[in-house]
Formats: sequence, C-alpha cells, structure tokens
Amino acid sequence: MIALGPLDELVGYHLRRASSAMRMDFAETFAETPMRQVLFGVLSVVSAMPGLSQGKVAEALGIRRANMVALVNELVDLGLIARTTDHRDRRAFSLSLTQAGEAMLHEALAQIRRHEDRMLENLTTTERSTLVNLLRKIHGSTSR
Amino acid sequence: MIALGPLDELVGYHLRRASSAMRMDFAETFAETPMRQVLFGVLSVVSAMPGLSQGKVAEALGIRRANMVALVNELVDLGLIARTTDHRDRRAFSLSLTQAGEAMLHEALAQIRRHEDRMLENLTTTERSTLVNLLRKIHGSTSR
DNA sequence: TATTGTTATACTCTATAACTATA
DNA sequence: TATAGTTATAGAGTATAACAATA
Repeated sequence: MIALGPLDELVGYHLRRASSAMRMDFAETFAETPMRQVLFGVLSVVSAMPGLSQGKVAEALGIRRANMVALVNELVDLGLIARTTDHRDRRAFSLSLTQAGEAMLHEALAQIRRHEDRMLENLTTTERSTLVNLLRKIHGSTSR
Repeated sequence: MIALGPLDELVGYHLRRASSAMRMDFAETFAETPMRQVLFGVLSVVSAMPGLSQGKVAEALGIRRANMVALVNELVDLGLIARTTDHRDRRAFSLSLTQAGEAMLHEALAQIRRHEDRMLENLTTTERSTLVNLLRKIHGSTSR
C-alpha cells in the first residue's frame, strides 16, 4: 500500500475518490443506455415538482442555466420530458415528465438502488443515513 | 425549497454535491495560482514516497497513466518535482520533490486546512473523522 | 510478450460572456 | 432594466487505443 502523505487526512480527497467511484459504477450500470447521474437528477426533480421552470430545476440541482439547455434538449429528444411555454411568463418553459419519462424514472431508480446497495455494502443502514446527513451539512442544499 | 424527489435519498447525489462544493471552494482558494486538487495529490504522494515511479503515483491516486503525463509535465515545468530515469528500470521515471516543491506542499497544505475548516465548520471533530472513515469504506483505497 | 511512459482523441462536466425575447 | 432561455466557447477531468523504448 502506497503512502499518500497529508492527502490521506483531507476530507476533500476522500470525497473526490468516493464520488468518483460512485460515478463510475453508475456509468457502468447504465452503459449502453443514455442515462447519466445528472439526467436522472432532472427527471427526479421534474417528477417531484411538475410544471417547474427549466431554470428552477437547474437551480435545485446546482446546474447553470447555460448547461441545463443541452440536458433538457437531450431528455426531450429521448421523449422523457415535455417542454411547454408557461402561459403566465412566456419567457419560461414548464417541464413535466411524459409517461415514458415516469416509466424511465422508476426503472432507473430501481437500478440505482441496486447500484447503491452494491457500492455501499460495507456500510450499515445507520452508517448510510449518517453519511447522507453529514454530506447534506457540507453542500447545504437539502430539501428538508 | 424545491423537492428533489427520490434523488434526495441517494448517496451518490449527495456525494456529487458535497464533492463539487469542496472542489469549487478549493478552486477559489487557489485562484490565481496553478494549484489544483489533483496536483496537490501528486505532490503529497511524491513527498510521502520519494523515488516512486510515475505510474505508481498515478495508481495510488486513481489516475490513468495517460492522464498522469500532463500533470507531471506541469509540475516539472513549475519547478516543483524532479523527474529522473530510474537506473534499475530505464523505462520508468523516479519522481521526487524539489525544495520549491516541498515548500509549496507545506504552504498549500496550510491553506487547504483552512479551506476544509471553513467548509466543514458545521461538523464536529468526531463527525469529520466519521465522515472520512465512511468515505474510505466506499472508495476502498486507504493507505492504512 | 509485458510494462512504462507517451500521444492522440473524445466525451462529460462546469464555467463565463454575450445574445434574444419577454417581463 | 431585469429575467428566462440560448449560443458559443473554454478549461478541467477522465476514458480508450495505439505507439516506442525497455524489460
């Protein structure tokens, strides 16, 4: 085992490695499909708050509006979300899931739960919930 | 507060947000300098294991050899690490820190500790160490 | 044959600046 | 003037494949 030096005491380093491990296993889980972490995030928020504007969804997920455009285009092209102009503010788009989008959300969620169970098998249920609560304290954007 | 749906229960999501928050504050902390998370990682490992080959340093950090090349070039150009051919295996490079590299490692470490203290001010010392241990269980590459 | 470092390449993520249409 | 979405662009991270030199 190679010594890491002071790096090994830094939270930022371990966050990067753990996040990267999750991201890579997520990608493997959805290889040969268009699903990615960030696309699932959009589906989940739109499902929870149908009719929300594109910009608000981006804000909830910590995504810049400029970067949201291609993501929404992708999901619309895949037939997973519908984008309609808000009749009360014609600058804005209201997003909602199509039936295919709802189905995809639920299918993907089941796969993601298996992926997380696999990646987190060394953590007890309590540890897992402790971890989520500690992470929420760091990024500060919790919905509760 | 906007509801996130099932996303809010997923460890992968919170890892991504927390890691991203740390990465962005790190970048701000070292704005106007060439220091980045990954460059600090290389300096730290090389300092802990001087003489190690480029490939071994990459492996310890979870970096592909192909991507390591530019990082080492950058650190050599900055005068922070020395790259000498290993006389026992002339394919390999032995890496070590220059004096400037050692100085930079220690200066940057002090700044990183302040950055982490700032970002993690809502966590107790115990929570912080719990977090690191849980993250180690996920990525599995610990040096102890 | 296998390994070390290298080059070339490509895709994703993320950031900024400037534009348009609406408010 | 300000805001929602858009376009263009650029830097960083990370992945693969193929190559030269050496083992």
